[in-house]
Amino acid sequence: MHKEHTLTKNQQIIFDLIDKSSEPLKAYSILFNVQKKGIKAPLQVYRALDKLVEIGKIHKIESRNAFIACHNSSCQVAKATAFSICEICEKVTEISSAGLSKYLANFKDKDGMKYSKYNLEFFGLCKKCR
Amino acid sequence: MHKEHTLTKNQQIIFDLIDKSSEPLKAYSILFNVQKKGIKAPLQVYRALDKLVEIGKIHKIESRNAFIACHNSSCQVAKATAFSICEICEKVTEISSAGLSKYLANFKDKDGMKYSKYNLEFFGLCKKCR
DNA sequence: TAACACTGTGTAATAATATAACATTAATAT
DNA sequence: ATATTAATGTTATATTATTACACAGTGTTA
Repeated sequence: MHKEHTLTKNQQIIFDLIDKSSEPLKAYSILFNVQKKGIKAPLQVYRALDKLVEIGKIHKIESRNAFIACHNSSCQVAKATAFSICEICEKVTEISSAGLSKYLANFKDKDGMKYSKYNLEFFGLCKKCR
Repeated sequence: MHKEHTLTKNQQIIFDLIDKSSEPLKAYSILFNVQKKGIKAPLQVYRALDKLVEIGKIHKIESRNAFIACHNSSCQVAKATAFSICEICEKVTEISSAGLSKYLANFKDKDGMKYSKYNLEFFGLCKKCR
């Protein structure tokens, strides 16, 4: 469950845009879309994105340099994320699997190290594209 | 096991550099380092990197925009990768765990979809930095 | 051998992604 | 109220990656 954060004006504008979107949005596409609301510079966008990622409202899809709203209400740790990505239509879906997150959170490497933060991106073809 | 590929001159120069490195290398750092060998332009580097990734000789660390040689000789699928990344010293280690790769290769999402390609990046502190 | 496809190269220009530096303002805490 | 922290606005710049075009090598095949 997300801790409640009161978003600032810029954060809210940018979160709303990402949240409404059916696909991950890139920073400069966001910038273009919010210029009419007074957000003029890349840095304003990146600062809001950084904060939104930090508080777990959005996630960055690293392989795509794009941002998606978190729709995983059972997400305990904002930084333990898993996605599936369609290599044709680029549809991205956040995976919420208790089994998967449990497995990864408990995974130990050769040195016995555990990691509470991770990012997993699966690639394949979605239903429609198969 | 990697299929054998005869690397071209540029690919070999760039692979050697990455392979010798103890840390992931960024494209423009590679460019700087191979300029004395006649590779002058970013595109020459990116083309070699693309090919090396494609044939599984190197992997891209997506969260860092950096490239590391594959040291996972049991790697069946070049595109099923897992790494641990130290958030302090930025040390990156490729994880070779039969259990993990089996678990992920067999993972099914809600729609019953399986994914043979994935990229997993774990974040935490390495032994030295704890 | 010529025609073709395929892969790689070289070069210049530019696009796309992200941060540094600095001045200012708003919000929060004691 | 004032010190502190977080957010903003703005300009400039750094970093990462691709487009476009000309050409060279290799192998196939017709």
